[in-house]
Amino acid sequence: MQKSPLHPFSATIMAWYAKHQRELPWRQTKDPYAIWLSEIILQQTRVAQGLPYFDRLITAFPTVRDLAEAPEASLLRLWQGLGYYSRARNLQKAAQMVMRDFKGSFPPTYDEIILLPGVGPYTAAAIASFAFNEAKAVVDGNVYRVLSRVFAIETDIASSAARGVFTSLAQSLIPSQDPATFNQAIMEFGALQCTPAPDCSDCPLRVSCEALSLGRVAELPFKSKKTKVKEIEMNYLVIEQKGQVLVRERTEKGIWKGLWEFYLIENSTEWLPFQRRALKSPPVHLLSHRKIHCEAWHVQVPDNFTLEIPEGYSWMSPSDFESKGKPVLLLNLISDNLDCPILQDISPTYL
DNA sequence: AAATCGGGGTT
DNA sequence: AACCCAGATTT
Repeated sequence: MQKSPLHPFSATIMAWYAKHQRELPWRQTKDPYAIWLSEIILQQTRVAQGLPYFDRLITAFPTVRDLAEAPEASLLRLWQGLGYYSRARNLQKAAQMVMRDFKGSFPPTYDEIILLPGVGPYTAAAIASFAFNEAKAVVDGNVYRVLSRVFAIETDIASSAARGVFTSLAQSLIPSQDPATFNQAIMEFGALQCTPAPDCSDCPLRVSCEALSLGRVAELPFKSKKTKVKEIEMNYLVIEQKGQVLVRERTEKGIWKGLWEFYLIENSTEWLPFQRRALKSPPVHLLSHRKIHCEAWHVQVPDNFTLEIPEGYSWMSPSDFESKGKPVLLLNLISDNLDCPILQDISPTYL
């Protein structure tokens, strides 16, 4: 098989990477399980935010078997605060698939890896190249930015055609002899040098970058659609009786599936016939597509009263509730009201 | 093709 | 306030 010559772009970024790469724990290993775990954590998540979660999860679940056999609740508790919780649920489904369908050994090819739930074209290429040296080019936000600028590509990265355009280009640039380093290099280059608002004065590609010579660095990559934010209201009642609190798991589709919460009233006012005390409202909670206004009250139900438990809810001790994964909104509600004894009992011991 | 799914850092 | 982050899945 004939070797194709190394493209100048590839040579430049790989030389740059040799000098500027960060030391990250998932770069110290060839274990596909550890690499996979890191890639799922890093989906739409900055390295700095994901790092402590990687340490925590690889310690709690050192092997794919440990992850497959863990209670889902404990996984979601460890994932608490990281967001996109379907990643955690798919992570465990995939671990169980590796145990069952691949007899416990991680599948070694892109075509098999992409069959795992939660693994799409980016993550499959990352694992296949990093762990198994398969020459599949990764295309993530960094790659869109670097390639659109260096080669002055005006394709709308929000369009469905964009992935194909950039994947073809990246695949033509990746060297078959060291695909892993190329993939690491182009992403690290996008993260550290070719940033959204870059300093091009010390860029090793400044003489060949087409966007720079065209004066279009700030305009690339081009992205059309912007997300619209919907404002919603969430009212929580911390209903307490005999030292327990009324809670439920969010099982319906939508945000925070698999996480736990207090008695929720959305966009309406219905009241229990008991004395209630207003709690301090947590700050307005901003998600990428939601703006959540929250108010909360503490309700003390007399011991001798038998409360009709609403569908889906149950009584739980504060320590059991502490062990469940909760949205950051609720963590803020709890930490802002530590003068309320039962909330103090629920207050997490870490994070 | 467009919407959905979190939370946090940068500018 | 807008944009982005080692994107994937559902509608």
